[in-house]
Amino acid sequence: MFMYAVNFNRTEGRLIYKLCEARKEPIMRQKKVISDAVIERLPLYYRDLLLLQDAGIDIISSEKLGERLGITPEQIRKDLTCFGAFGKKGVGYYVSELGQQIVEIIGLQQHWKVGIAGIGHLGWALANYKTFGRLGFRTEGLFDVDHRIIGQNVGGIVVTPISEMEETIRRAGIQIGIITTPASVAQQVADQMVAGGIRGILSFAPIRLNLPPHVYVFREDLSIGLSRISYYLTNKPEQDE
Amino acid sequence: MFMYAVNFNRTEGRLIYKLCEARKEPIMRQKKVISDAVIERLPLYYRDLLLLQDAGIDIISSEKLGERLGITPEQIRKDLTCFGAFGKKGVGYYVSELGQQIVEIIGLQQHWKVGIAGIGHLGWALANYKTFGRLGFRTEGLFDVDHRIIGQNVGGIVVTPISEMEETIRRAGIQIGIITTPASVAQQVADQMVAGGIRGILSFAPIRLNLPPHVYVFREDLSIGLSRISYYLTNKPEQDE
DNA sequence: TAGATTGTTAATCGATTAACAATC
DNA sequence: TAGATTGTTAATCGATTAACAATC
Repeated sequence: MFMYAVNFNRTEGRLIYKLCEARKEPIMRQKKVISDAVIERLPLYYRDLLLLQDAGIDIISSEKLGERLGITPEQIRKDLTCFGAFGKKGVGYYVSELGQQIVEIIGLQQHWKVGIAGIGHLGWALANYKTFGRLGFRTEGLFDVDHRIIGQNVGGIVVTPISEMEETIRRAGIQIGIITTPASVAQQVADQMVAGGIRGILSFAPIRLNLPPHVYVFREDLSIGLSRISYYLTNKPEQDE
Repeated sequence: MFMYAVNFNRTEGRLIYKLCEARKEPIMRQKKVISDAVIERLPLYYRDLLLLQDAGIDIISSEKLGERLGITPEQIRKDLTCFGAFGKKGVGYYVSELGQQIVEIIGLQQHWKVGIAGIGHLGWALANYKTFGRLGFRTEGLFDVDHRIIGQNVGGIVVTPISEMEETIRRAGIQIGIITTPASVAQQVADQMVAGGIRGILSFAPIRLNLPPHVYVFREDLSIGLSRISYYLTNKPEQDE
């Protein structure tokens, strides 16, 4: 029987990973926390598997996959075994099978309905972002306060007044919210999203959102990347390195 | 005398941090690697310090700053001591002084010149992104292949044909490149940027760029955030938690 | 069978947390 | 001085790397 330590993920909350042993015991729900580092690598694996599939490649080893992605093969194998044993010893991983497994781990087999609040250029860009669609995210609501934007058709969706957002989210069953509004209104917008029933939010506003614990918030901070580059260029290694 | 272990940062390369002791020894260049985790938190501290400054607050403790940011005070103090001792025991940190210190650590006292390749909505959004300007990043070049976009004025900059990018980068002394092109041309665009003299690239293309080791590349992957949310919503904790 | 590659356990490395002496 | 808060060292925790037995 497997046993996993009960851990707590400080930053992002707790998860439950269900482990049902093959032998016929009553189904056990064992708590197992997968680290964020692992979760963030899964989409990378998945995207590359899609590319491999397009290229007609059926089998890939952790060695080769790691080479393509700049990740060590050990890391890949370790990550995957958090969720099961998907490979074949001496052979490698079946590309389409592994892809399907990752889809189910991440939960992409369902098509998530996404609403975007704040249809400036960033919101506009995200509404048309191809990779989202490829991963199964469907934009089903666009919201803004600006009457010059309201009513416009963006990628097949008409922009709705943000005053109607809560109602629209509820009616359309939108599950994930993206916030691309100014920071000053982000909290208010997030509150309305939650009121409409949303439980997962991706926010581009550079501000900490205060939301009930059952809502999962992930902040995407575009200025960190540039700051990092500034740091590395400023503190670059010496020539003789 | 301080001594630091010589470490190597696997993922991002090595850095040199200069430690010059107060006592009059020949200036030592001691290798010290600051982890990415620390570097990513610095801009958060800095941005909040700016807000505090705007609010007329002169002094802040690690305790209070941590509360505002959702980071433990110990973490903040530890991060800062990677670079020096900026606080006053029994008092806290002087907001503007600490801000200035962080500016110098990140290297934001200079105004970095930024060029953006691929002026779709994302590139457009970034070209007008206020936070970049506030941190001292100046957009000085916009490049695209589409003749419907070339010649347009975006936030005061005229979009230039990408065929002229290398020359423009060199002439204008652009130091940082942002890539918001389709993945299929990202490598080519990156190569041209490097040929023009750029040594730091922020790429939004979901592809691994192959560049000489002296170029620092940071990939911003917008679809990871949504995938994480999908994972957490799929594997959410049970009700009774 | 021999070679290849996984899955898993153990070792290492690094980052965060805790504790507390120093000192404003 | 007493209270507060930093800077630093030690303890803990967690993630990555290494090694290798299992097995295709």
